[in-house]
Amino acid sequence: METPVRTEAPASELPFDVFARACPSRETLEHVTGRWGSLTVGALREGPCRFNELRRRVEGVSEKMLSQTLHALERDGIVNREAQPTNPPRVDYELTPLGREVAERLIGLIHFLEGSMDEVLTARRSYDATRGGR
Amino acid sequence: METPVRTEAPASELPFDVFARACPSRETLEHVTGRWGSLTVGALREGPCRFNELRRRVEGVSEKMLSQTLHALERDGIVNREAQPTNPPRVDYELTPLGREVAERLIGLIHFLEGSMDEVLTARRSYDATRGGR
DNA sequence: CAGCATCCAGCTTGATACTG
DNA sequence: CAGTATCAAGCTGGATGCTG
Repeated sequence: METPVRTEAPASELPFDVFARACPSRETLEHVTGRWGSLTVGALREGPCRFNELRRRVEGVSEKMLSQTLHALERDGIVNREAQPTNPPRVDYELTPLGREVAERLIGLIHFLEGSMDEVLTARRSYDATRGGR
Repeated sequence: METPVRTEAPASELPFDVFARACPSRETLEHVTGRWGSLTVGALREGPCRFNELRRRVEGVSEKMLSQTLHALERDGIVNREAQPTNPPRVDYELTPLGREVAERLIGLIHFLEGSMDEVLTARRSYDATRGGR
């Protein structure tokens, strides 16, 4: 059998391949890029942040979703949770070194998209015009 | 001029801010980073691809979801669809120049995560041990 | 403040069947 | 091959109420 295309290995020789169904890296990618994951990581990139301030930074996120998102990110070692036993309680979330690297890459994508929105919006209009609003 | 915190603007002076609830850039970010969006863009980075081959590259995606994902990406100007009126029909999908830039940033994140999975898995074990499997 | 538990509407997703 | 249409099921996520 011949393999016509793709001479070079796609994901190098790493044991983890996000394109494979059962690879755990896919879960982590989803945590990081998920609806609230990417925004949470992006928001934390600006510095440590308390729970409710984080909620304000990420507009539209509910308590439940933020909590869930933070747990997943903490479990994956992207975010560090630091609780102080004061009263009222104060909990700070911050990126781990790993998280910071993820955040840099993510924010690069985010800023690129923000800067490309004119192009995107133009493409949308064009698409919608062709398809007649379908 | 001295600003105590956050001297540099977070998202510069662009009119689009993904952290804002109603910003269209958030939609595009979701299309690109969504469950199937990121994998589809990542798969197309390897070159133009037909529908069913794409399905094979992105393990686990259903016909419907791939179709839906491709439509959203096409509408946003990330993916280009090229249909040939042959029989049987042949349709090739490829990244637009915009899509290629997105793909580069996305693949950077993906490869970084794939290469960090040992660290992630270790963090998970540690987290689960602390929380007693909760 | 910083969350967790519960309820439930509705959107997302996957199977299945069908079309050009 | 390259999809679209339809339907059931399940997960997502918001609202609410409660705890420490």
